[in-house]
Amino acid sequence: MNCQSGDTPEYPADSRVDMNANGNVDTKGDGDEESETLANDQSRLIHLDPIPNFKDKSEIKPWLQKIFYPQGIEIVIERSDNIKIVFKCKAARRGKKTRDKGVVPKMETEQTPSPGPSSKKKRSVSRFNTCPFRIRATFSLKRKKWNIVVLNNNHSHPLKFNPDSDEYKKFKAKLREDNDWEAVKQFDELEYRTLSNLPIETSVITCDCGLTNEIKSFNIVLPSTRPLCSSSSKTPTNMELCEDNTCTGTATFPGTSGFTSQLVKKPKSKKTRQLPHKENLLRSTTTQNFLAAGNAPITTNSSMPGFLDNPTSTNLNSNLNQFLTLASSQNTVTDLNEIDFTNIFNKRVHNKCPHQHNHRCSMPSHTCNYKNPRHNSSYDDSGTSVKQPNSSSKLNNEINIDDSINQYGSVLFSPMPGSSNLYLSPSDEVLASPSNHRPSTTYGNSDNFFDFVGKPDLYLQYSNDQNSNKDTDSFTDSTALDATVRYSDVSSQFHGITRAPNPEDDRDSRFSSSKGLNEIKMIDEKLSDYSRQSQVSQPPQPLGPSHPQPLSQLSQLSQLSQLSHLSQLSQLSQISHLSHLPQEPQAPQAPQAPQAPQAPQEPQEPQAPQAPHAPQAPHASQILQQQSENDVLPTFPLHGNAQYSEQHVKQEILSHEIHVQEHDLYLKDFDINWNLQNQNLNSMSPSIDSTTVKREDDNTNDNEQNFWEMNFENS
Amino acid sequence: MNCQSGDTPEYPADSRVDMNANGNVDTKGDGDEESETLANDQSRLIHLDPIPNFKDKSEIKPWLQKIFYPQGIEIVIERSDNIKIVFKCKAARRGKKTRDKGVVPKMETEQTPSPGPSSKKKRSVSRFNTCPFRIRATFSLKRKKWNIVVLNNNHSHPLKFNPDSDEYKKFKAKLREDNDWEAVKQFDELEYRTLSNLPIETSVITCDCGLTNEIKSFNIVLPSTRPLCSSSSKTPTNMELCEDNTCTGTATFPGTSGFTSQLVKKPKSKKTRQLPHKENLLRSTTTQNFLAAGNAPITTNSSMPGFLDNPTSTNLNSNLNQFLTLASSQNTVTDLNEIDFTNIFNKRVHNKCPHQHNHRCSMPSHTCNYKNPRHNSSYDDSGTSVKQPNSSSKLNNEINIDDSINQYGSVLFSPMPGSSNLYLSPSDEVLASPSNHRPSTTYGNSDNFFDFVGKPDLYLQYSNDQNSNKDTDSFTDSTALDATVRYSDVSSQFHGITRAPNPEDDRDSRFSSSKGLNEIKMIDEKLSDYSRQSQVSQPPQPLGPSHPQPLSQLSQLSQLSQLSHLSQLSQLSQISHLSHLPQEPQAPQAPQAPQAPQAPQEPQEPQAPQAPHAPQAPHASQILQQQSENDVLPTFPLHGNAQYSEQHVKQEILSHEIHVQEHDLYLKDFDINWNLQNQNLNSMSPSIDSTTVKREDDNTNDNEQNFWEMNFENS
DNA sequence: TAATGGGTGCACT
DNA sequence: AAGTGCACCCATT
Ligand SMILES: [Zn+2]
Ligand SMILES: [Zn+2]
Repeated sequence: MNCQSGDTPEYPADSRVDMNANGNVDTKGDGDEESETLANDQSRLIHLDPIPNFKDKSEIKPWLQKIFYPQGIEIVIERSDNIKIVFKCKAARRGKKTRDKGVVPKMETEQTPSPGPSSKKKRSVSRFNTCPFRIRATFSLKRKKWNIVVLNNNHSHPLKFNPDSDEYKKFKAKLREDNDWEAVKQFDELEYRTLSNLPIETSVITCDCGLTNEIKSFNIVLPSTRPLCSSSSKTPTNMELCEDNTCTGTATFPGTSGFTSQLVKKPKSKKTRQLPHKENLLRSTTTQNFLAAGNAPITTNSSMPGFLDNPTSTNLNSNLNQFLTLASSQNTVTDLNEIDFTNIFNKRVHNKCPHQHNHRCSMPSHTCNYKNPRHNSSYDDSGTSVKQPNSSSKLNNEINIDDSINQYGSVLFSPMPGSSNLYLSPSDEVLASPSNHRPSTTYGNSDNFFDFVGKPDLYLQYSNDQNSNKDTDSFTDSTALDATVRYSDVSSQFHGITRAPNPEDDRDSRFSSSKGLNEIKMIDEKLSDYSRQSQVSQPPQPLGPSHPQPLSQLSQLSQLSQLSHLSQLSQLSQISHLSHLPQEPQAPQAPQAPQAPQAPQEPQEPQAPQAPHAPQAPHASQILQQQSENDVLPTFPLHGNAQYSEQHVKQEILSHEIHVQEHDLYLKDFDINWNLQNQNLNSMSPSIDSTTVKREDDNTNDNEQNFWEMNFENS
Repeated sequence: MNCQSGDTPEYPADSRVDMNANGNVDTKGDGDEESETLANDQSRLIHLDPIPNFKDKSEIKPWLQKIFYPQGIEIVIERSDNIKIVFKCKAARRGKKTRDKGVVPKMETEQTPSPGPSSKKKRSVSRFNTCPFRIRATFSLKRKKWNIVVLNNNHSHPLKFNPDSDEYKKFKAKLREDNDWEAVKQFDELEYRTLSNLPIETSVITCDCGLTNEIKSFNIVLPSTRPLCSSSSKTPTNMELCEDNTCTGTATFPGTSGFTSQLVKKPKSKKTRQLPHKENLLRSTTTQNFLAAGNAPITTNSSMPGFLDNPTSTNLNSNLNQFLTLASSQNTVTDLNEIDFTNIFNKRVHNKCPHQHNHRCSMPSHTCNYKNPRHNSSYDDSGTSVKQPNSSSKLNNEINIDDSINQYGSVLFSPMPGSSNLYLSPSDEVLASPSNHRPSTTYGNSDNFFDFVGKPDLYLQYSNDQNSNKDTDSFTDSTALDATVRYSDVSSQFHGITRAPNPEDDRDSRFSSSKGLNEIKMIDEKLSDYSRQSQVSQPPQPLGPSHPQPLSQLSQLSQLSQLSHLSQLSQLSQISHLSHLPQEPQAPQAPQAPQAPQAPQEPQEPQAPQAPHAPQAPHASQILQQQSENDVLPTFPLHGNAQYSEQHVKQEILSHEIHVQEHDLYLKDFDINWNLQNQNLNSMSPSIDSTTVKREDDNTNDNEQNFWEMNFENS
């Protein structure tokens, strides 16, 4: 049963139901319960399969974190016992915006539609965390196996990947403890891309090997065109089979950066960007949200069954970027129902799928990275295809925003194959999902966006850079890889930052890349498809409340450098040397992990990071060409032990804009650096603190240095 | 500052405020802030002092449990860290009545009076546990001492002492581990009295030694008559002083049994009781609540400042009954603001109070039972008397009942000295307290009452008794010591009871008491005051929805015995041999604690337990005379490992009434048995499983036997 | 800072 | 299945 729905249809005849009714239902396989599936998208149960044989209950959460962290979902345990674990989204930090009187933390008034017994009991105890998303892991005593089901694939909040969270650090540390270096590397790159505002694609993998039997409620609407998987009817009864049937799909991570390429502001002309006056910036951007910024978060909305199947089957043998490429090929789909996690952590990514099914798998990997990946799935997926009703794209423009009840506009995508990702700002409207507890997953102009979007480290790094005025407009066509980071209200004062400035610590502009194209061919090849898709299928611009006017690199950086020397902003330069904004004054002196100073692999020229460029999507090779010619690399903020409060920094640095040019060379440098850092990590010894490569020509900036320090000092 | 109120007055000019205004405010001492105190009973802060120097955070909860368990309050930790613990009432078991559709668990609709910022943030996260009662223990870094403050001395639920709760068992076990045998003995007697439906008085101790300095908000309304404490101005700066200044007061425990004597149904004539027909019983009692039953719980309502000071200062040197006597002398007050816990666990109870203050202390004991009772209180209580405003009694009849929002009628008492306790059924109305979160503490016809009131073991024990038809009406005048236990809806089927009947297990009627008056003089003396108060100040009858017609012992027991032999009620006889009604079929076979068969100290004649008598308050000596003449003791239910569901039993055994005659001989037997059981316990060895006294003439019933087994097998 | 107040992860029940 | 006990944490003043 791939696409059965557990509940009776409860929808009124809204457009979504109509869309389902009009959807092209794929009834191949056992498509015998499609009516229920289409009519009801509530209480959808997405069974994940294959599930590794967890030896301990504690193994489940890290396994799920591997899957959902790249999706921008930070899971926590809601409830657990020996035979069951229920996960949910981690609650947003409450103290910061609770202060705002306008942000009433969603009183339960809307949760009491009818006090009668028919009203479904609300789930969330907290009145702040109302996300209905749940993952339930239950241990089957019969099969002696854990089953994992996504209960409600909706979110009431934007999704964002926050590498600064403590939970993620613990997760990362556990990966190192478990010597799961593949995952560590992948997440390192994810962090790298995230902090560098590089695009992070959502993982949409087209293989559904071994999972179809487990799908109980799977109302994913898939067009019946272009089956994603080749027919190799392997039964996923063992791990070897599962590891072999690694079908290639676009690993599209719907993390925050996942929408960067679509959310970046794209001026029509590369020269139209102007440097606004400082006061203009302050005025124009103070009240803006960060939807249009580089790392705008993405939310999933599984109540909208319209999505695209991924027609691209690029085989990515690179473990480094295996889940980061081919992002927006035809669909930067963020609905988890569409996302197949199967091969995220597979070392080998093949382009073959053992199934005939014409759907997109939503199943996570069967722990190919796990040390004991025994697959005991006794199900046979023959004749169990996921129902794939097509959905009309007319609903994609409908986003329902209700901030009073903490609702966000839905991000919807065109379900048509070949169509580009349709991004809609939260100002648009969509029908609210009549799902169990919440309307459809949406996103909006939440301040939580700043947690990822307006990473202040980047700004601060720039602000202290004196050599940033070169090759300013050379990347004006790299829109798809651009990330616009805007700041506003820089006049706000820093408070709580007590570290004294360190003038001798002058490792500021150190970005350069002496590598040529001969070393970045692989990355170019991987990114070419992404860039091509960005060009072919132009994602619409976000319709957010405001679009930042990106600063030209020269004027912006001059302004920033000017600011960095202002006495009133002396704290900024202080912070720029620390690569962190400590939330607590004593935090920087006592980081959680001791930082062994290590040099990154690639020497960087002491230049300023790249200023914003014209945010238009160029071809990847073009970008690479430009990058290699310019040898200018943007900095990336430190993420390892950042203790600062993004909320603080947001208030401080608002009204400034930094248009960060993404650079493909990052990926190569990252890869080389990572491999060098981990050249003796693939041995099972997780402790290489004193054996990492220390380069003599270390002139990278603090952020990058700290990146490597933070990531490899403990591994 | 004894009686200062922290917040500004927020009351509208309701009757309660009027009552405060009309109250006879005791301004002796430092009565300088009485206006605020009277006008505002919200956010009252009752500082407990002296507080022992807890060596560990874990010592605080047991210390508070010692205080609040006898009050019928089971505290749990709501939140804690290294420097703070917040306690609250344990949530009521939700699974049993949550099923009932009518019992909507109090939607938050009434908690959102105004979404504006002025509305106080509601406290309880759970929608089931809405009791505003809080105790906050904070560690003062300055003073290096823990402070304990009662934040909101209101309860949204009835108070009941439940010796069957697991938490209490753990608490009891910890007392044994700590060799706190004084407390163990006291709680043993508390359990004994509770399970025997003996009156359990609330602990109203008249000493306020050392606590007045800590009282921040103390709007206790006390009449200025009869100061409870003699003037011995000891400063509680050390433990020895605190142990010495043990003032005697009436330890009036507002536990469930504490109100038994007031809540018992009292027919005007001892012969007017009739045995209703079975069908009549079914019809008449099905919809009745158990307010009129023996162990009707009591709730506190500190929003109603009217209460009485305790004029009796009987010195009770008996450690056994030191907190169980002199209960309803003039006030069976359940407001915790009136209760002085100082001497509850003091080994020596004196009748002297070191203070001149004309108030009732609300302070708990300074851990005189603790092993490290170092008292570092640096406060001097001179000139810091608790404000004692008098309140008029006109509001005592006002009980607000709103079952739709889980509100209970308030139990109010006459604040006038010499007046008896005024009990009002929940059908009456009282003004809802405009306190912070909840209306005033009330109680009502909650099914939780059955947890203590209608202990089914008693019924079942009786039902299997064949010799119960003797001395039926001999105790008709012992109303004050009677406890009426009613059951209804006996036609409901048992389900889940799978234990087979055991005809050989015929230890049924074994109640007798061969002790004469010569051995019960002390108990008689102790109880005489209680009975006298019951006679002098006749508590009004409960005005509940219905009053059970108590069955005569003969007819009732005959009916019960008849029922026990009915084939359709064969399960009853089965259960009657088990002394428990297992909620789960497998529960009886695996009790939590193994029961070593031990004989109680006092041999009991194999007679039926006492049937209901005329529930009129006799003098204690009269009752004792009758009891000694009849040598009939009522059974008491097993409490140790009762695994049955009271809700089930309630549904099963409803429409029957058992009027349980309290017997003072219990206390003596308890004492003797306890001393025998603990004769080698006072040594520091807490494990005497194989050394307890086993009597040859063991013919006690299962309940009593289990009582001793349960209490001493593990100690 | 110390004190206070509260959200929430998560396992126990 | 879910309420909740409890601690870890953060926030404000
Ligand atoms: Zn979520
Ligand atoms: Zn309470």
